[in-house]
Formats: sequence, structure tokens, C-alpha cells
Amino acid sequence: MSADSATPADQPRAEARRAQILAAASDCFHAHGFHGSSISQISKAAGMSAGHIYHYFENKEAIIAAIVEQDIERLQEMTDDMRAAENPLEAMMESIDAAVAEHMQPDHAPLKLEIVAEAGRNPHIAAAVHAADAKIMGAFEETIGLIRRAGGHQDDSREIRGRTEIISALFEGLIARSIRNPAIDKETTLRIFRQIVRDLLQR
Amino acid sequence: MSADSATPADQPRAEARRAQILAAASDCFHAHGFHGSSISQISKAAGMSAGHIYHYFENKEAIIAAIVEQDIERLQEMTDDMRAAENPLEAMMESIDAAVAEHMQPDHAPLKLEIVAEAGRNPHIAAAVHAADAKIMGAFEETIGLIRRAGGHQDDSREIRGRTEIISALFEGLIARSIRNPAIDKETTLRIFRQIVRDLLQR
DNA sequence: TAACATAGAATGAGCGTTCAATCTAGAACA
DNA sequence: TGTTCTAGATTGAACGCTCATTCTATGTTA
Repeated sequence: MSADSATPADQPRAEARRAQILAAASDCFHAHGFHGSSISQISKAAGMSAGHIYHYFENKEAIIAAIVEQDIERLQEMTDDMRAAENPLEAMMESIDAAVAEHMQPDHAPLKLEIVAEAGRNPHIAAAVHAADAKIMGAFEETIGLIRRAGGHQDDSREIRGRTEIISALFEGLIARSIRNPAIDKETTLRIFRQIVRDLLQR
Repeated sequence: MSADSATPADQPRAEARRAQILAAASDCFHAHGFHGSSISQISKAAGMSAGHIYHYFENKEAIIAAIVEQDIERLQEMTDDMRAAENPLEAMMESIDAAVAEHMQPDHAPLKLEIVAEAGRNPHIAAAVHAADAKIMGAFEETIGLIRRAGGHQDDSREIRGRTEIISALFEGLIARSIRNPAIDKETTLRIFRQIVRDLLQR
């Protein structure tokens, strides 16, 4: 018996293949949507056969779920950085511009909305989205709680959570607005957006 | 035989059939999404054959576009009512609770997001969504401009538009939040939401 | 009669998924 | 060393099914 289970060289290889599929799927989904991208398309983009994808993912849903999980890691890093900053309030204010710009990128906005829409109907996607949201919102709440306490406020947890929800809703809403009205005046909108966030954080 | 229950009139017969299809399609889309609803399903729900649907709509996309157009009529009525009210500010504040509750209805939220996501990729849907948005945003801006002027403010049109965009983004964002976090504390969130809207309208 | 409403079958393409068959590279052995 | 063994990686065809759309034929009305 091979007590030293699973050849050591296999681990990074499988990992690489998985990443390869995820990257290809992400490209396809962004370009044509979840339902508009076929396994065959994804396999071509990933440079492998269609059947082989099922060695790494149970089905198409599992690919989306993995992309959702992957996405939150970046967000988590962002809030971690803020919390570690010397002045978390200003760190957050400074990162808003980039975050909004990224959220409103026309190539990425549709998939973000589509994933949420899918979560509203598909229990498997819903599970992944809920778990991801709980994680990232927890981190976000911590950061905002820190900023509020530094500003001399003593809110209960519901208040912190509510303010966090509203800031998140604003971000998410801007994604939709950027699609509904591509001619949106980003400068003015961003100015008002920043003012509201600042109020929510320190007033 | 000639005792038809629903539509007694002769001329708007085609109109009635169209409405019948739209209602059935709306039900299907809300339940299973745009891509998850087949023409066959819709035709069954509408009580007619699949082929017959193509007498009234060029294709599946055209059905979604018609639903988008239909949806804004209700929104338009809402802002018209506000503008006609004795105190538009309070009329708007009073309608917020119902509007938020409706936006966050779990049965309706996914399709709203899905339509925007689809508009981000599909030019035909995009055209319908952009036209609808221009119309409703114009009406909304008028109402908000009226409230601001009544409050003694002299904003330029960009400012009005920006504030309107942010309020719209908040509404839209809450749809997404209600799906990402179904356990959201609606009471607290709504309280903060109302405060922000009030600030945007009168401060 | 002409014109429209409607049904239902036909079409052809594409889907997600499965699976038996092959390849490949390293371990075990001689 | 060279040879055999083996297990995972990979392929590509095939399956059964559903899809949006079109076509043809029949029913209805005026």
C-alpha cells in the first residue's frame, strides 16, 4: 500500500488545471453569461476536452460556485488592508474610487448581477453566495465598527450592520445603474456617493 | 360557444392575446428566469400552442423587451402621483416603505437583476432598458427637482441628476442585498435608508 | 369567398453529461 | 540499467434531451 498518499507532484498539477478552467470559465461567463456559455466553449478556452472538465468540477454549477468563492478572497484582502491601516477611515475613503470604478466596469458588471439573480433561484448557487456574503460582510462590519468607535460612537451591532448593509447596497446598486444608464455622470455620482459613505462612517 | 368569459370586445382581441402571453411569460420568468423558461412552458401557461406565440412576438427577446416597457408604466404612475401631491417630499417618504418592500420581494428580485444583467450583454434588451430608464429617470428627476426647489435649494441639473442616481442605486442595491443576505435586518436597514433619502432630498 | 387565428408536428442545432478507450509518466522490479 | 506495471490524465464520440423557431394544415369569422 502506498501510505504516502496522493503523489506530491499531483497536487500542484491538479490545482493548476482547476485554475485554468476557472480562468477560462470566468472569461466565458463575463462575455456571454452563465447560461450563454457552454461547457464546450469553456473547454475550448481552457485548452482541454469537454469531458475532462468533469474531472475537476462536478457540474457547471460547481464552476460558478468556485468563482464566487474565489471572488470574495480579493474583497477580504481589501478590508483586511483597511483595518490594518493607520487611519482606517481615510483608507476606506481612498479605496472607494477604485472600488467603484471596478464595480462599474462594463465587462464585469453583468456577471456580478447575474450571479445574484441566479442565487435567487438556484439553491446551490444561493448556498455559495450566502456563505461568501456572510464572510465578507463580517469583515466589512468589523472594519466599519472600528472606524465608528475611533470616531467616538457607541453603536450597537444592529446599527453597524445596518450601515454596512446600506454601503454595500450602494456599491451593488451602482453596478446596476452603470448598465441601465451608461451615460451616467460618474464624477457627480461619485462625489455624492463619497459624501454619503463619509456620513455613514463618521456622523 | 360564444360565451367567452374574459374578452367580450372584438377589436382588441389581438391585444388581449398579447397581454395573455405577457402575463404568462412574466410568471414563468419570475419563477425560472429568462433562460430557464422555454417558449413551450410559456405557451402552456398562456393556454396556447408554442408556435402561436410567434404570431404576436418576433422572438423570445421581444417578450422580455415588452415586459420591460410594461414595468415602467407602473413606476411612472408612482412618480406622477408624488409630483401631484400636496407635499411631494412627504409623499415620497411615505411611498418608500412600500417601494422597498416590493423591490425586496423574493419572488420578484431575481428577474429585476437578471434583466439588467441581460441588458449588459444583449443589445436588444439593452435598447429597451435604456429607453425605459431614460423615461423613468426623467420623471424621477422632475419630482426630486421639485422637492429640492420647494426646500429652497438651487441646484444645477447635474446635482439633481446625481442625487436621483444615488437614490435609484440604493433601491436597486437593496434588491441585490435581499438576495445575498436573506436574513437582513429590514427594520434597521430601512431606517438608515430613509434617513439618507431625506438628507438627499432636503439637506 | 378571403383573411386571419390557431394547433401541432417537424427541424436542426446545441445542450450538459457520461463513458469506454487511449495516453503518459513515474514506480517497481529484474 | 532497461522493462514492465499501473494509476491518473485526457480524449472525443455518443446519449438523450430540450430548445427556439418554422411550416403546414385546419378552424373560425365576417
